[in-house]
Amino acid sequence: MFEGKKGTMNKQSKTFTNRQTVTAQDVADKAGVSRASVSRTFTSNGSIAPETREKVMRAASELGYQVNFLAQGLNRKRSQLIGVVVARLSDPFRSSLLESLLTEIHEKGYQALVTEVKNQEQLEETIRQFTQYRVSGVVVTSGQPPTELVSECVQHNIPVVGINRHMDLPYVDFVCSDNKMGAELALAQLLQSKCRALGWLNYKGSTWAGVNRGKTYRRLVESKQPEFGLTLSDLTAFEDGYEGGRAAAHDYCLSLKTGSVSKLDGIFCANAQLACGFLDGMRECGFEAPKEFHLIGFDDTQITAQYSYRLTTIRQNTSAMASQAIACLEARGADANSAQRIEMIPVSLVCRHTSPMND
Amino acid sequence: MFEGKKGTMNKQSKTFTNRQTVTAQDVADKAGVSRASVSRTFTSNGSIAPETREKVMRAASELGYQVNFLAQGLNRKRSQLIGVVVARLSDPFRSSLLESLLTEIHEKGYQALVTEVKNQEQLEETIRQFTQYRVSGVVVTSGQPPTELVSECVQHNIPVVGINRHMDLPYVDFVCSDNKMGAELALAQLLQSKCRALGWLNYKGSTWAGVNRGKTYRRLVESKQPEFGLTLSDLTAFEDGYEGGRAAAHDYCLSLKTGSVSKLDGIFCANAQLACGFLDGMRECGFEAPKEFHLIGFDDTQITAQYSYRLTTIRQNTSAMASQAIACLEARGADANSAQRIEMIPVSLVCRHTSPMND
DNA sequence: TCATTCAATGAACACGTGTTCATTGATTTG
DNA sequence: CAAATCAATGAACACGTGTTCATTGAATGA
Repeated sequence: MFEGKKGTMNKQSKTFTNRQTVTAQDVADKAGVSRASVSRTFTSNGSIAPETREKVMRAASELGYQVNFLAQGLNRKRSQLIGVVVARLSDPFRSSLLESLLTEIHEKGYQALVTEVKNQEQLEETIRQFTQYRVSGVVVTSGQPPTELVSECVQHNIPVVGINRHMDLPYVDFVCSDNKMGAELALAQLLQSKCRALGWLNYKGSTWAGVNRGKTYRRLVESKQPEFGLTLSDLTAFEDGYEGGRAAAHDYCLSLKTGSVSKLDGIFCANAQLACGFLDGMRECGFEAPKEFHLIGFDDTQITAQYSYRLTTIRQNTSAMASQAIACLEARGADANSAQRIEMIPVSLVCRHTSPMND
Repeated sequence: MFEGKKGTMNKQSKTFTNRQTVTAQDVADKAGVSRASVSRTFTSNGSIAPETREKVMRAASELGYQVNFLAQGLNRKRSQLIGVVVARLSDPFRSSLLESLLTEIHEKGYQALVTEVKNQEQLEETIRQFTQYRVSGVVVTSGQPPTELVSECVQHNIPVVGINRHMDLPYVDFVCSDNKMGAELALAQLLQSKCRALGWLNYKGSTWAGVNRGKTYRRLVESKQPEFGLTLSDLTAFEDGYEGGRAAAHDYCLSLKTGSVSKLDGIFCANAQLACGFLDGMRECGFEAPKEFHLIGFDDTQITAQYSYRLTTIRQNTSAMASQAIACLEARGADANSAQRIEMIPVSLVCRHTSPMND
């Protein structure tokens, strides 16, 4: 009797002083079972009688019990967090990719630890902090992580996947839009529109994806050269994004006037931002697409669909990329030694005004 | 001798089997001090002799020791995580705000737990998961968290701050762009341009911020009405974002033709996406700004600066908003009972082509 | 010289969970 | 009916850290 009362007192005083933390032990007490049974109820790991589970569930919901993820992660040596490295969210494609990643991550029951990196050393610090939170995986959408750091992750048994970004390390998986397919779609469209004097526009300090797209496109054009008599000129932007594309257009028009380059009739851009800038820059110089040249961009962001641009683009399937990326992480989490996966995600051509559909 | 060898064996076998986890105890062993001293070295909490600290630091760096944040958080009952609720990152303003938040969060030594919410129940689940990770604070940039959920956070001693979003709950702080100042700047600009027939464009199911901007603007216009003889008409978009604005323009032009409305000469939009859409919609109908009407938007996103739009806008200072938001969280984390803070962040007018600067 | 103060240190506890291991009781098999 | 299997359960340990508390030794004051 006395002990019972004392217990009650303790219980009450406890619920008063730190009401914020109701632990599995409290649930166990209330349900009249052991704490282990509570744990089993929520992890569905061991075996447990249905009626016991029922009792526990009722007690838990009455007390408002929630599992402490920190304790859970500490015990399991792994949290339900996934680290995501992003950069330059001002690029609509980047934020769109992030959006797809967040959706996928939550759907699979994880939480996203998002970091924006501006330079190399930040990236190192970031990944190190990811490991300190014992993340279940790391998605790199930007930046080039140093080799030793990534292998440190591998040693810690943390899966790493790169999106549109090749890291040639064993055990590091890789999800990428099919740039070859993109090049084929773009070239087919331009050829069908009778374009022969082709141009490729990219930022000078472009990402791996941009460089790869350029290489792939050039290779393809050269293979078709004999058949169609093509030329391919490089247009270089010295700044990234919209303003870079616009300036490149100005440069190009100037060169046209001085006659140092010949006129191009089909231009392919490494990304949508560059393409929109280029389109506007050409307008400022009095050239309009598709009348005077055809223009195709990469990334199908919202802005490309807008009336003032209506850009023909190669559309990347961000949700497919996101879902493949998380699938890679889970697969490698299950078997760290599985073969390196390289997932090519199909792209599609979206025909709009700057290079319209031919009949 | 035998024991020593056995100890070494254990050590080695340990470093081999789970090399991934080097704990504070390992550092302590190597440095010849107690584990408590290692903890003190890294928390700078208790007092410790400089030479001891030095020894520990050396051992730690040689072993590559890193604090386990999960264990740390479990012990401190609080992690270094900050939960961020976002939505619709396809809106450039949202992603820009998120970017500023990420920067600020990392600068202050936290990590960001980012969740995108699509509906109300997701929001509930999300915030619940935040509490399970014992976050140091929650930033809500979207959605309207249910009252009881927020007060649950407050009970758990988790600070909550809303950005551009009022939750009239005690202990919940609030950072907001100064909509009154925005209204004043916009109206002054339009008045100076001799606009008298004013319009206000907003999405029908707008956010709190949009509604508030509308109310504030209307109040201001009404107060100036006697002096200038103003009229203010509501234009309603039935869809959000760019397409909503565009459709609203079409509707408006149609009404103009049928004569059911009179012509407006100065239009103010609740956000930049709507404004760009409206501008394009008017173009399609043959009306151009600023020749036939003046147009001002809210949010100064990258797209508004582009050549095809050059939209005059009210610029929100996202980095100031972010830094104030985190400051609120820290202040309330230190003193949970402090008075509710309401931080108004000044905005500024960016004059561009759709309502140019007057001389 | 002795009493006092104080910085520095290590042992021990707490944080809240997952999981192993032995035990128990019921059910099935021969 | 006896033996064997098996699901269900609770006690105990482990995860890696921060922090309190007592102890120690040196430095300071009278």
